[in-house]
Amino acid sequence: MDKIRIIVVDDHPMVLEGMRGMLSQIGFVELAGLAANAYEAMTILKASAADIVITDINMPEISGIELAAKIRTEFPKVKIIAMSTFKERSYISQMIQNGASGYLVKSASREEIEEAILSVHEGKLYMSLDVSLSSADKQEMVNVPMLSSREKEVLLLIADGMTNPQIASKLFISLHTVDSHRKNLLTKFSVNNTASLIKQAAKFNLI
Amino acid sequence: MDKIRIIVVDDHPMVLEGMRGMLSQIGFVELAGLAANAYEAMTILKASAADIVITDINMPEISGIELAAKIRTEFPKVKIIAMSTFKERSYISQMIQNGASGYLVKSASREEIEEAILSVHEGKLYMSLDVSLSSADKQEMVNVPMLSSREKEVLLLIADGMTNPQIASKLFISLHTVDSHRKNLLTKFSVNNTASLIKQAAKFNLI
DNA sequence: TTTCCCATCCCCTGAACAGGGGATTTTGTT
DNA sequence: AACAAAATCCCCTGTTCAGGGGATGGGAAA
Repeated sequence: MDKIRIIVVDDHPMVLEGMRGMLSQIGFVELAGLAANAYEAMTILKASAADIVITDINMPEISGIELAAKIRTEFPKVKIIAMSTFKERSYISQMIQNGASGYLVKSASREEIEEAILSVHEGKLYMSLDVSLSSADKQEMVNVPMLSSREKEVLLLIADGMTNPQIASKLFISLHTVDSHRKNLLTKFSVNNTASLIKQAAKFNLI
Repeated sequence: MDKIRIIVVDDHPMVLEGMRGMLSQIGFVELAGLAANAYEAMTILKASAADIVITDINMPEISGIELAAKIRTEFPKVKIIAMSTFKERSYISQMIQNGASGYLVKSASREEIEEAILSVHEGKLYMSLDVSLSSADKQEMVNVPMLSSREKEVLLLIADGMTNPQIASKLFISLHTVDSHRKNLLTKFSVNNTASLIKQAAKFNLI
């Protein structure tokens, strides 16, 4: 079997160095290049073939989301694995919409990175199942309320500073309806006012 | 000159591997050990001498803050460098209170890590000056309003869901005074209501 | 068909908030 | 002493919010 050629993109030297070290321990992987930003990544891709690009989601100037879109356009055969911290996982759906085939949290072990690479190389979708979550992070996952799509929509608009009448006007619904959603949000988050609601929503990375 | 013996503590394998790679490139550094948590770190410290411990601030079970306090108590000669992401920098003052002599952001280059190690080893305080901030992070630093201590206090209480009368009662001041602080907060954050205020405060990691 | 969830809509009420106006006192610095 | 910032306090007003109560209709799943 040919080795899987991989490019890693991250603006943190420490992460690049760590990935270099980890990938060097995987026998079926050949490191095609390390890139500190999207420009370098595209340059490496043009100069030498790669099978998989592992890229951070949040980067200065051109984000991982934009990079994924570019790669999908110019190198449709190249597979993409997105990487982020647990706190930043809410962007993963955008990465997938822009062509990513896998997702890894930065706390992933070498074994999980291996598994992700193999799965994605075989054409499967790989989603990180991180077992090293801190108890605080675990608690967060348990406590995040399930919101309907309308509730999410109203939550975002409240967080943007819009009043009930403004939201009603924007969504072409009654003021009473907005108020109902707002009350449901307060109940679901178990809070008594908007301040607490927004604080919790921010804590859960919903806004 | 003797080599500086260093232990690195972080629950992310990728970061540990990255630090191993970077430290191996620094001639005056000897890696005394890698630890995935505070327990391992203390075990390594007891088994072999180290000059500096570089530890992540946020870790499961026993945080970097607690670890720093333990190290200061049991190994007062060992210097501590705290590490965090840019978003988590608000905890650095606690690390320093618990004995840390230096602070590095995780986006630091190998050169800056070198400099931090040398400074701290010479007994100086080292604070990371990260030049690779994303433009979004830079904008955040520029836009964070200067709050008085009372304003900060009131902000936290508002974010906790307390009403003006409740805050007034808690702080032994007039309802009008609380309202004044609240209005000043709205002005300083350039927002029109509490929802926006809390969202911004969360964005700036003030709550 | 029944049940459940979601979206929509309404009522009443008092508390809370935000926009505007103003003031005095205290504290810290030069 | 002079000055500026912070803390404290007050007024008026209308809007908004939150707590409580209720309803109907549509769509999906069992």
